[in-house]
Amino acid sequence: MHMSGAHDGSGGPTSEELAAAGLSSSGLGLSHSIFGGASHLLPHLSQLGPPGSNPGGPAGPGNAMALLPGLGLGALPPGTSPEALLALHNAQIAALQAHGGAGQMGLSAEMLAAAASGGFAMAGGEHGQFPTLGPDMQPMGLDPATLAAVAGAQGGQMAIPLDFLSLPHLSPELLQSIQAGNLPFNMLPAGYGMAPMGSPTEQQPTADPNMVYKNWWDEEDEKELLRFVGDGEYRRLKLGSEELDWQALEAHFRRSQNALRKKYWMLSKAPMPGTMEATPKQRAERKNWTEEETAELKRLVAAQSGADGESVDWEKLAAHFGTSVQTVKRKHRHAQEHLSLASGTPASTEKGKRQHHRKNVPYRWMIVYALSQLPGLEGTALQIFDVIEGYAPFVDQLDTRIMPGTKHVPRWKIQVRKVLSADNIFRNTGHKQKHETVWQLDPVALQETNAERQRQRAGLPPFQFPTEQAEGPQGGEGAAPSQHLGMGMPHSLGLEAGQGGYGARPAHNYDEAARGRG
DNA sequence: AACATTAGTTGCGTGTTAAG
DNA sequence: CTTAACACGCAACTAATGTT
Repeated sequence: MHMSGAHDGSGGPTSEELAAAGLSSSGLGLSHSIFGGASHLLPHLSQLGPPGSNPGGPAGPGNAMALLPGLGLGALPPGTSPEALLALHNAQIAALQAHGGAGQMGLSAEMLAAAASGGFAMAGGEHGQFPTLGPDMQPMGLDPATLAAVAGAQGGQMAIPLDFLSLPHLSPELLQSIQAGNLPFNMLPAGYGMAPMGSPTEQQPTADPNMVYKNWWDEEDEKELLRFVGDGEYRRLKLGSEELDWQALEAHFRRSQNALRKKYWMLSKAPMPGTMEATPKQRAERKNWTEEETAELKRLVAAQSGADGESVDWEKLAAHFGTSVQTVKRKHRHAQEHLSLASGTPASTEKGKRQHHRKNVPYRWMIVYALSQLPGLEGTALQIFDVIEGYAPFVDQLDTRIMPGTKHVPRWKIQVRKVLSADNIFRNTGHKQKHETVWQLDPVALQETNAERQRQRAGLPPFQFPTEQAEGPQGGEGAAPSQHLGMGMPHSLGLEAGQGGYGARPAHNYDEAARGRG
């Protein structure tokens, strides 16, 4: 695992390999480091390699080697270094991008390839047998296109045509949009990218859309509802009668009368339906409940409800505490729940100190893994949950306690959502799948963040991405310190949580080497 | 070594939106 | 009306890192 010598050995890429890659070795280092970082977090993952994998390199050369046949770049001698493998992977990327004319477009080629693959997660086998994107294997950090190509060539069924970008179903507009970095997810042809493994709808991607949106109103639905209620002529046209028949509407909208009436009521009281977004309510100042306030709240509620049954004057309480009625009610409920919880586990509540349930594997990493398993590096929170839950090494890392205020939502799911929105390596695509935001892993941001962090730690100047001039086979090799940082470093991603948790942080040889600290 | 600062992670509070 | 859940922002906490 130690990486004090990124070049320890086994010889870096040959001149030919680097030339083929068209990249400097510093560039290699970056790619290489994307996922190399957390290998120490998941030591068990190294066991997931194929039966014949080379156990020699903790950073995963064995697994990478297993992928080599798919590269189509010729057999490499055993013991080929990860750097050399990286060069080959990047050669593949370069080939893809050059072919697709998409050199500057960031994710798109990879996404398309991934989408075309219908899932590049697994190469050559069953789930659990050989995850090509395992956190302990560099290939996981490589471009999905490469992985997909590798997987396809190896397993047969997932080959990514290098000329995918010229496939007829991709319109010029679509390509242009993609190249601009805006992957129009909902424009992808049916069957591409949106039916990840475990998705309940995967077998019927073109199922009745009404079923999909049964509980979620879209603009069309809302407009139509308003029209039904307000326009007798329209009702006669559609339903055969001018009568406002909610039951008929019930069938039409596939929603209960109650829901329809309520929806209409809400729509009708909205300021300017259809023309302008309702101005969002200003968020109230966040209130931090002190213990005293919480105790007082409980006391007041107990006093009121004790005095005359159930008539708690919540409005009065809300005014008293300067919150909304809803908030004061919820706070009271939480306080009660906390009380009953605490009584069950007396040792768990110490001086009101917040308890931390730090995990060995940060949620960020789990999400990265999950998204890397989903077609196009994108998915909804629900899909991410599925992948995480389906991945055994993560399961016992999850904080499964139920989130207060919910009945059965575990905390880890809440945290995952928060990380998704807070971390800029996860991009909100702005699209929704059902009612869920579609999130996308941004490998570029990930890469930049990661590389920059490493450089900062090493006190090095900002990294310059290699340009076309960076083809000198030995140019960066041995000269640029960046490659020393980038290659095979187990400290990428900012996933520094120690293997044994924060209390048992393992020695970080890389850090020490990079900082020159002893 | 002690203290201060910074960065990353997790907990909490709350607005919003949906259905029951 | 209540309940449940999503989504997000901020606070709190911890460890790493920098400074004295």
